[in-house]
Amino acid sequence: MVTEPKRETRTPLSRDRVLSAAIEVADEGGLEALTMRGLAERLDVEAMSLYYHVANKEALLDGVAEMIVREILQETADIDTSVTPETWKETMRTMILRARSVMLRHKWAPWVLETRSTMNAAALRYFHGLLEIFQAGGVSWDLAHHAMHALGSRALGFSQEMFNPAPGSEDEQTSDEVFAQMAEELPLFMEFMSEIAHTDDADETLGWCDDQTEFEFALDVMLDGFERLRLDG
Amino acid sequence: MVTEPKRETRTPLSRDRVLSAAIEVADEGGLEALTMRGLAERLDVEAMSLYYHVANKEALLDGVAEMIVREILQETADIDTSVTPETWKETMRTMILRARSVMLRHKWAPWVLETRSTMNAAALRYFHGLLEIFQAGGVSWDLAHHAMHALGSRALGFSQEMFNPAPGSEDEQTSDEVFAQMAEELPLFMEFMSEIAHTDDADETLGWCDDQTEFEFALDVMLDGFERLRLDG
DNA sequence: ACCTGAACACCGTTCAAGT
DNA sequence: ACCTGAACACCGTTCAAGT
Repeated sequence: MVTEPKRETRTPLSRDRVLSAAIEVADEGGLEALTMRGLAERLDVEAMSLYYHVANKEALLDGVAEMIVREILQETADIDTSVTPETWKETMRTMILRARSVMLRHKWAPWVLETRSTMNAAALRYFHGLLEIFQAGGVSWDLAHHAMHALGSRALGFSQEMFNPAPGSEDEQTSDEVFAQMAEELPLFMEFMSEIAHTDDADETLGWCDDQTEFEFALDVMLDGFERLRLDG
Repeated sequence: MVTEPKRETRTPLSRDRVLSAAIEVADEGGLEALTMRGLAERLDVEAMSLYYHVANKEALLDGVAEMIVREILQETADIDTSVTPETWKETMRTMILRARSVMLRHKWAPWVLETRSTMNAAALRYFHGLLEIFQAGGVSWDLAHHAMHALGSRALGFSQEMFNPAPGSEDEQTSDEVFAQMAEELPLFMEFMSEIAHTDDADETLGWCDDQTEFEFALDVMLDGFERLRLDG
């Protein structure tokens, strides 16, 4: 009866348990909640124990990034990448929109992926899937190469827009003072604003506010552009 | 002869001096060098003095962001925004590439701009300039609206690409272990890599590695796409 | 009005030590 | 092999106090 009651709850740590817990912490509290100390507490362990399974925080984030891309791989596993020149565009479209659905579950993930400096195995496999689509679709290597660059983070299902209110905050994208000056000095914005005033405040936005419609618009402009270049080349 | 020798060097602090110094610090040492304490030291002042001119670090970054956009405004001031449907595309292209030249001078700036949650007055003026071009070019408000979203950060001269080696680091975009596994499992990458192996290691890359050619490619795909939609609509 | 000193709460991390 | 305690260096920031 010495250490009985303590031992029961402690499943031993492992790299995977650490990474999964990290994702949970970020999902619940955002990225700023993901600290070594906080993560340790959630795992009911001292902060220093984490360093046995993960070299440091950067390595932790590398692992988390890879886990997220693995989730994308699962989400897109059923997509048939053996396409034709007639169907490649549509297939790539659904591929990327599936990736996006994962990002919508982890709104902090774009930032983590963006700050990784080295490509992980999962990402490599995902991009390989995109390459298969390009190739079977009759897109030249050269064009596929430029296209990959052009898509950038959009290939993984997210994109950056400027000046997005922090998630949860009530801030508008433009502060009120700035807005006041605008009316007098910048007339075009008044017209633009009545247009831009989507009535879609309630729709789901990803990390840095790109809603589904705008994401698809941009994606389609790119894919259509690539298709035209394919036909021209 | 009491405090004579000390006083001479101390120009009094001001919000502008703080912001300018912050930009210098970031230019020289990168964003992680920009700490309140470090910034204070550069200004030959105690860290707490900064708080008199700037509410907190977030406000400091807000100010820095606005200064950067002001630099873009200067850089693009001479561009005539009264265009025609025939010339709007080319004018917007040079506008955005000018903005990019500012980003190339401040490689940390994309991150700062991206993390701002509220639009500042300078950015508003810059976007107003873009709107003028759209309007004079015969682009509908609706299309201009979508286009602005689609351009996203690209409108300000930068874009995100995935997995870029940290500036200064010798890292490849793919780690060696990952690379090894690749050859066997992911054959398409071998072909792709011989294509992707630009011989342009020496060219200038922005923040998260988008070199000039790729940036222009993506920009042109978008602008061409907008122009087509303008003609169709 | 402008700047400072001391202190606080919070990071990531090292290192020697426990089991 | 796995976890911990104490300590270090470094953040941003508050608050009362100096000139």
